[in-house]
Amino acid sequence: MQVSRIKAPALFNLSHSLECGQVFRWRKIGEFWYRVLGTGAVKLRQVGIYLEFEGSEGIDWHGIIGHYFRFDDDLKSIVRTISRDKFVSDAISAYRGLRLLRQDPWECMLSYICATNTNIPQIERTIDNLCRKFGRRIRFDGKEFYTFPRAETLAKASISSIRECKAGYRAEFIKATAESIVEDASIFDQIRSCTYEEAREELLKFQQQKVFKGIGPKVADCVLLFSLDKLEALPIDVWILRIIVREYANLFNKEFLDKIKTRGSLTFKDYSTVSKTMRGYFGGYAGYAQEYIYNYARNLL
DNA sequence: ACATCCCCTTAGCC
DNA sequence: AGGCTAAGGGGAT
Repeated sequence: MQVSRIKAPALFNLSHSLECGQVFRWRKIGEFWYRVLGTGAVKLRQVGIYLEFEGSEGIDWHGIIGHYFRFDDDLKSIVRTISRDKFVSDAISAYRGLRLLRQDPWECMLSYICATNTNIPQIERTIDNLCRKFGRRIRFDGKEFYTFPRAETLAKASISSIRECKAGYRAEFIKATAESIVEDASIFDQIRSCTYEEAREELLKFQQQKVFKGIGPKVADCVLLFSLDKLEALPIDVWILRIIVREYANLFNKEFLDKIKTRGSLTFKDYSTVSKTMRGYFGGYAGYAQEYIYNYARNLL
């Protein structure tokens, strides 16, 4: 094992990218960030314009890291197109260099199924329990890590054993989703090649057929944005909704605004309306705008 | 102590 | 068809 380094693009901030709530399971130990990526573990830190890293043997970390951190995104140009007002511009300045990640779709999907109707510490605990119980242990840099469980493993697991990971009623959604993925592992490649609208339909169509249980509009948007290259996807959770109502009220008519304000959450149809409006406003990189705003709002408001 | 509310939503019922 | 409500668990109040 030896230290390598990769030149990061001009606009890149490792901590902002890992701490913005889009991904789970990164561990900061000392100056380094650690995580299992695929079948191996890696540690990295940012030093000036370089990203220093060491990883498990026999893996092309150079390629994986550039791909994972979306170094192929022209962030400078993206930021320019989404800077539509002072609020988002301030958010972008506050989190300069925040990049979306290109996560593994299976892990991303399962993680966000675990993330419904709960809080972040709880989500992390459940995912960690699943990995410890159903993943493979890896030793790296004198520390223990676990791989994310394979779909085959969770498809075979009993609902009660998944429930023991503190997954609650989500246990049956996890098993059902795992079974669907085992049945058709090419589904993610198919979805990736679709347009955003087609891809979203595809994920939610499965929902109607009771295949991908636990995936509604919000989780679908998370999976599309964080793992399937649909950068116009704009996941709307309670926080984003609060910010939209507060900072972007002028984009909606009064009756609609009053309706969603009093309810505090969105119906399926209202979600689509808000989502479409915000996508129209921010454009094809609306997902990047969402991530900056989300972070800004959670930490500063 | 103890109850109650809150939390990065969705499925299922009516 | 669209709106309401329950769902698990832990921490804060």
